[in-house]
Amino acid sequence: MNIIDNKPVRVRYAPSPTGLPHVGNVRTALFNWLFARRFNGAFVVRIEDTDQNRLVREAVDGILEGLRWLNLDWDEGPEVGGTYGPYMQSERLEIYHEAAQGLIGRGCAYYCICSPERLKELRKQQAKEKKNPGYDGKCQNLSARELQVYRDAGNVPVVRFKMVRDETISVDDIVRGNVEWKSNLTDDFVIIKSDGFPTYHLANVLDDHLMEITHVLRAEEWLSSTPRHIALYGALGLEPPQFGHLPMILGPDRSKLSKRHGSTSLLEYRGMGYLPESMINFMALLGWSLDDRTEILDRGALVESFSLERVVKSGAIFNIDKLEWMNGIYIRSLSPDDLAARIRDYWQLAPPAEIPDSVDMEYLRRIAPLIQPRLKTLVDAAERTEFFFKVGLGHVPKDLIQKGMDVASTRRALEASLSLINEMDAFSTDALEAAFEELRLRMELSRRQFFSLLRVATTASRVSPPLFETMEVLGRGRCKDRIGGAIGALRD
RNA sequence: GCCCCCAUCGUCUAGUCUGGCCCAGGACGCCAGCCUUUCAAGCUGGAAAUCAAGGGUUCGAAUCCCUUUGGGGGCACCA
Repeated sequence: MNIIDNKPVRVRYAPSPTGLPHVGNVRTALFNWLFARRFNGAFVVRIEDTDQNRLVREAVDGILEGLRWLNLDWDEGPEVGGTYGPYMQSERLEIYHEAAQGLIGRGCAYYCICSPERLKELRKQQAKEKKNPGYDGKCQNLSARELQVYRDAGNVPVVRFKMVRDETISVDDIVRGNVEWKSNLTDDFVIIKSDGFPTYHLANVLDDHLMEITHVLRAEEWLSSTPRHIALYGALGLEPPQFGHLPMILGPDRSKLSKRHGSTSLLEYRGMGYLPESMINFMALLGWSLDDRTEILDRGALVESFSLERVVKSGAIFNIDKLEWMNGIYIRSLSPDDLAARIRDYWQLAPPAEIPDSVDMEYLRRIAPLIQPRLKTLVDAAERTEFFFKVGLGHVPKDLIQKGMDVASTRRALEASLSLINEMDAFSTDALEAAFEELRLRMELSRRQFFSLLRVATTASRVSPPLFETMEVLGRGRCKDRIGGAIGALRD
């Protein structure tokens, strides 16, 4: 095991199961994973399901599905277990309660019976007086009797952490350097809610310690709650982990990436035909770079070269154009067989209307190299290959007849092509090219005229992969049928 | 309002710690050309940043210091 600061690296991805995994969260997961793999550490997944109101049942499945899709394997967490479990915070309630009791016992926390109404009123008042919003500490002096009355009425008090006073709290952030806060600016925050669940602050701090997390790498939005966490570690008598606050991913308007900016869920990108390889590479470059020129880094290269020192401080706009370009690069780097498999899997996930339900894999494998340089996403595969699978092409005479040609000359060319195909020996790209070039010369047609005609006749489209390669893959039978069909279309 | 963070081409970034090799490099996108039977891909070239602004320090500053401005994040019994 690689050792940093004499401790084996342990990092965690701690999502809250409130919906589909968001690309911002996933980028955080990626950096944690990269850091763990780079230093032979452990990557832990912990589900922070402490908010019963926002909890979405299927969310955990989506989160894990996203990680699996990207092939970000976790060493401990849901499904795989581990020695620091359970990894669902809802199953760790006693731990939080015990810690809260300890804090209360030592005078570092107290019960609070203030109603939501009073809290709301308090904030309103503070806003009016232009004072900092925050709890005023009223229940610090709550008597045992008052508490008992409150409880006897069937209420459950919350527990608040008694924030330290008159101190400067500082953190030496791995990416931001030294950051300081005056402790008095932070109020006495809730650590146990009235439903018995802990708030993020308590659960997160406790679990990071209990799970021996060495580096907390999270988004910058958490920076301002860090003094609370440091104070909690202090009151609990625990050594805080190292913090690294990662730059955020922004929408085009530079605000936090959110739904109104378009697709924000990782799985949506799978649906849009992006490869996991491109997502990883692209997300890694959102806030991190290797040097002044390297753009394409596969997971192996990333693991080898990732470092927190090279994480930038400023937020990054999610630039889908670059992702699309990169996806094209990765698509082209696939072996034809692999590409065919990806396309098939994608079609299974999102069946396109224009493609038959089951396609012959052998055929698709031969088609794959023809469309490979033409794909930006897997979505494009359907329209690019549609004509390979169609049975009746439905030729449009107007598309068949090329500039400078008429119905008669077009028919002559097609009929000559048909007999040529019948007579040919090998039906290969080279043979086709040689034979058709010879025929073209004999018929005194330009390349553009003759080959465009043939293209439309065999594919029913003005746009296709290279003609003779396409014809070879289509095969003699299909080519004959289609040219025959084109001749028929001219008759009507 | 208060606290904190950030600031290099439209975007992602290199360079900032350890001033000079930077009148700022790469990539995406954009434009043009080449290749070409179509569309792509590929190749070549181009436009694009007074290094947020102002003031210092210095022989010399994107890089060090100060001020200002702009942007973002946070201020819940949400995470």
